[in-house]
Amino acid sequence: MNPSNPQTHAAASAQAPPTEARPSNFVRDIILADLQTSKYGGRVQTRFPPEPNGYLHIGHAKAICLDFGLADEFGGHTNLRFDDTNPQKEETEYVESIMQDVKWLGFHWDGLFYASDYFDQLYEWAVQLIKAGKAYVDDLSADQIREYRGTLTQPGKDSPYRNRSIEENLNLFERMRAGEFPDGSRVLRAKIDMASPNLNMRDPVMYRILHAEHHRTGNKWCIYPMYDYAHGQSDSLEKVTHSMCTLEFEDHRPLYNWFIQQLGIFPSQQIEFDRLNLTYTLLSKRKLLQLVQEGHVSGWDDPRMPTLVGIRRRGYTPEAIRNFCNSIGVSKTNGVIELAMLEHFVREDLNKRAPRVMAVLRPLKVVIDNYPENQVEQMDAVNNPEDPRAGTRKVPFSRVLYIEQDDFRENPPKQYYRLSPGREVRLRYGYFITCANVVKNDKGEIVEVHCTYDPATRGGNSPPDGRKVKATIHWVAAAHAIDAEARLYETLFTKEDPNQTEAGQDFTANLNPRSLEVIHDARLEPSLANPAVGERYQFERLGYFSVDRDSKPGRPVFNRTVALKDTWARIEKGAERSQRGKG
RNA sequence: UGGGCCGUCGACUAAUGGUAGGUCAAGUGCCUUUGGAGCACUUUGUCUAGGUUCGAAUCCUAGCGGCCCAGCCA
Repeated sequence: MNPSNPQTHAAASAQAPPTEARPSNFVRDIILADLQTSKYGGRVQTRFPPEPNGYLHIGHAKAICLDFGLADEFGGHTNLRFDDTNPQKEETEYVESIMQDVKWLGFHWDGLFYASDYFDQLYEWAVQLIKAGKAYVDDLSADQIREYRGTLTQPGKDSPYRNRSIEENLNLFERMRAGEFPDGSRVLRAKIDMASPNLNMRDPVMYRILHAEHHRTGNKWCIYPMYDYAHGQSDSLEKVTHSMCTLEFEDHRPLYNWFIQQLGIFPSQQIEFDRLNLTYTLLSKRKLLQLVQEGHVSGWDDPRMPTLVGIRRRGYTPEAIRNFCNSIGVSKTNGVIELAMLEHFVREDLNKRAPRVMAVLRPLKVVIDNYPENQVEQMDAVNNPEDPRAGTRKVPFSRVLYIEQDDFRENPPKQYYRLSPGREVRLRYGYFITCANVVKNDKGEIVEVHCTYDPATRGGNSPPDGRKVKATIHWVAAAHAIDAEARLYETLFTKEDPNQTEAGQDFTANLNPRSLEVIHDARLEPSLANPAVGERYQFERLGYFSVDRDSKPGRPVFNRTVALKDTWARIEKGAERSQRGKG
């Protein structure tokens, strides 16, 4: 693609496969306009700037798709830049995981940078601002600075140190850097306007003293730049043309521009868009950290977590996440996306690629009385009806089988057309069977269902007499079954908005006690004896499952990524509702 | 009650003064060896009130509602 030709976007859009749709949005419109006016010489340069203080989550995925997607669409470039200006919170471990997550999502950065790469340059520029009378060293304490800042409705007042001489400021700032002063004793501030209605412009702090070891610069520095002083200048140094960030930074844009103007450096432009919000989901690093630290989840990669490592372990694909991000749009509205939207995109992707297998989560023993005692037949099963190239496999059939407990009802309700006494159903790829009677234990629970089969329906085909059956159910041959563990998930929180709590409670009050259900005695068809970790399957009629790293040889562990859409469940729920309505 | 931003179907998002469209959700039907998938159809929307205009979701004015900002966090 020719980056100087704004026309190329049309061709790029046309060539993009439908699954990677690139819808229009206001950021894209700004870029389009800038290309038209050649504001940056037809260049598009973006950056994804995470702070390495935690794991990336689905909200970051939206930003990543925007930053990388837009640059890519216009033949531009995207840097990965770690915003590592606070050594007290940042660690190399997070740097590693962030790089892995970005790669896993399918993106490739052009430059790999760190804000800490620019510490020398930032320091020189600070000196330049001091010399221009635009910055000063303040001896006020943090508390005093807060007092002097004023309030939302009242202007602040000048610090008594605001009008120090340039020489004194230069001397003090140099000594701050040299380590002569303790943490918190002084800061460097921009000299702007203590009466500004925008609090960010009331002489913001540029540097603070922090005698802390930095994950990259070690002990070279004991003063560190603040976000506002570092971010725009980093963008400028990288010649970033379009610097996208979330809405809460709108108030910072005047400051972003102020530093760039005072310094007379490359004019990057900041564009703010809406942060992703998802129902039943928390997307705040601080709160996710709390969930991990208080043990509400097993770790950052617990499959219930919205972190990229979590949803990856859950079985989500990068394609599904990208399609989701590209479909939800980008705007400045504060909205909440329904979780169902995300789930739709995993189903859509997995439906096309996941091989189908048969697995029984809650086994109920079925004996086919008229089937030969020791006979085993190898039945042909289609691996993926959506993809003929996936071929077929053999599944053993015999006299004793397991079916799903849900697929049998002694007293079937209306509209239930699975197995029940006297009723005939199809065993998928097996035979038609008819329920003859049930065996109960002392407690009256059904422990065994006895059936007869029709040999004329081998493979599950309709018999010559044209008899039809209303239900097809899945099964596993008892003698050949693989024992497995299955982990089923519900939302981590019971409320659409987990932050909506009674007074005195925090979001943990909304934790869903049923968010994890472990099934210890699932039975799988024999092809699933030793599946590869991370492999994804559709358990027919149940959902998409992926192989967890906790799997042991001969005993796989599966995470349910998402259930299949379940029409019967909806009917049953509706029936319950109308029942309650009557009562 | 200072400043900034935002209000379009239940949710998200298009329409850039000229037919309010798409996706998800919900519902109906068809089809089906997954009550899956697919296909077809349907319901519901421009925050309010004025104004400008041949014509307003779009422009203007005034209300109303929501979000963000008083870290030496990012």
